Amino acid sequence: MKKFYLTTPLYYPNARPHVGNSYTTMVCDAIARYKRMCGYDVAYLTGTDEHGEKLQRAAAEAGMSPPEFVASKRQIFYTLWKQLHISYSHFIYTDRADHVRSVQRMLLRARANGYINKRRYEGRYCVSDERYISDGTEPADCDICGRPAELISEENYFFKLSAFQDRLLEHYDKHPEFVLPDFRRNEVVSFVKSGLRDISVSRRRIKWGIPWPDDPEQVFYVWYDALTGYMTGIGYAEGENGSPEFQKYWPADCHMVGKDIIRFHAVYWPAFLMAADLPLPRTIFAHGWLTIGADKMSKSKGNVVYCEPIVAALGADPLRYYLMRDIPFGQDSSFTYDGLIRRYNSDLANDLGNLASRAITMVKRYFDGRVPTTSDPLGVGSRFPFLAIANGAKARYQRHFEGYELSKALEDLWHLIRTVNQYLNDLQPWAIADDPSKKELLANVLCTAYEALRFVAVLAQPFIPESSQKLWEQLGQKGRVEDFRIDDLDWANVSAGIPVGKPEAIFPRLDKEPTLRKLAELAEADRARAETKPKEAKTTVEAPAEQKISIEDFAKVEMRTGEIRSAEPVPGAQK
RNA sequence: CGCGGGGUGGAGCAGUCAGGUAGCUCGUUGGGCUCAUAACCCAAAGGUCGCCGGUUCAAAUCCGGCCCCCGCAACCA
Repeated sequence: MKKFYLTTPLYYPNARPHVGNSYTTMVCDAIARYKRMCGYDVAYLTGTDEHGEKLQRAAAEAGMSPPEFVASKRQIFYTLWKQLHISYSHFIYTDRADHVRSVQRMLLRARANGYINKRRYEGRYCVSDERYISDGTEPADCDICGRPAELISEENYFFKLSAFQDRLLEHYDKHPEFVLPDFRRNEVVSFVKSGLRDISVSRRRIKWGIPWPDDPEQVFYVWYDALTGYMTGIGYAEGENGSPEFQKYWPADCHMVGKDIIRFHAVYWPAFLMAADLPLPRTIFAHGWLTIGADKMSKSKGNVVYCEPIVAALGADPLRYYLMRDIPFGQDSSFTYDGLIRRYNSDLANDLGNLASRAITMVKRYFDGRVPTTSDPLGVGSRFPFLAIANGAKARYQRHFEGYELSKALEDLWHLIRTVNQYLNDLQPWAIADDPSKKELLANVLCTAYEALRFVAVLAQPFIPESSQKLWEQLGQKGRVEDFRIDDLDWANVSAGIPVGKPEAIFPRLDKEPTLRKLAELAEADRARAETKPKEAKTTVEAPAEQKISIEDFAKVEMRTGEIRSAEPVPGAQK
């Protein structure tokens, strides 16, 4: 069986995951579900990156040991992924004994190959912002707080990244799919062409990390540690060369990442792997950011959007659908509650939900609730040749999915849905039903609509798994739609005689204003809950300007919901 | 001249590689239908395709120049 190994980044659990992080995970989930539907043996890994100074400090402030602290933070991810119906198969957290073996093994191989050496590192470091400012000894000011950076001088282990420049360029050239989208590959190539410097892969001043094999004074640089998690998670630490599972799944077919961490994945990671004589992943896909208006979502701007309130108000599927349909995959795109509701109503409620409702209702009414037998299973005999229409939609959907063009795959699917709505309006089965002599035509029309919905339920499953299952059941189909293979999806009257379920609204239409208000209230409650927890003491001097901005932006986000307070009717409809 | 992406009806996008009626979704207006979640279907209005110039019978699409926005430029989701 063909395998497919897909990963999300390992998230840093210091901050709570927001829609941006979750977006990556949801996208991967759709891909993983799609690949399973195509018959692949899929490993889907996500996890948390639990080392580093920030976590060490946060743990101290919380009065916990680092392991206790990260374990508690980890729970938030388990809970959220469950809420979002994320079907990951593996979860790696880097504070795990086998991960230590894994990282050390990787390093020892690179060292045996001569790519690791020890030397003195000197550079400027800003203690309050915890960042390296420059690699030289020349005095430099921190570009964030503006204060002079301290001179740091310590012995570190360095990785000879410079030795891989040519091999990397050759790899990008030979494997154009290694970095996607293509414009990201250009960025990566030009970066590598500009020259690579060796990088320090150990830290002496940090304690919370993976110990260097034979130097207890040092811990691993967090990225070396975190990236290796992609292998630990499937068993690299076991045996001589990893577990049988590792043998099966490695190398990864796709590392899905945000555009900000592309360099670590497309430059450092392949170099680390080459140094250890390990095969390289097939594709690094860097998607864009979810923005709030034109702004980047960030804690300091106070415009961070979390998933939980949205899931509480609408369910996970509408959020999944909105993000994957509205964002041209790969690019930055603005997140708005307005857009979420618009997509929900027009695509999910009106197009899909209503179609299911009208079609199933007619089967119930005109054929005693059982899918009729048809004399025209291929849908010919009208200006709607459905055999071709449905297979065409399926083919385009697959082509787009394979190219990671998720929004386009959904467009293909919705094109099919709209065509069925047109078809029903055109053939008017409710009118045909009045003429007993046209029973056969009526059966043909409703079978066609039914069959199209069966296609839709299967093809929509990777995106909206919970709702697809509901539709599947309303259609009277047995089992779990996610177990249905796309290769078995052939246009035919295979459902004749089966009883359909009760046509209940899968996506009840939303009233915009009350829904916005409800989302705002839930978000507010969510924030309040988060803020009652002990706040992290900031060591930096809070720039007053930054404070102002954050308040204004808060207002911007909340404003739209504030001015609707006058609306009275509350939609009983909330799923 | 550091590298790269982009400027298309009210909004968000496709079309540019292989020039030839400017397409899609939402929104707006009018009509149809009544099976359906005040949903569905049809039609219309609305664009100097950033600006200037060139090539061509013909340019959003090719060439040159200019303006504006954005990403990357070594450790930041």
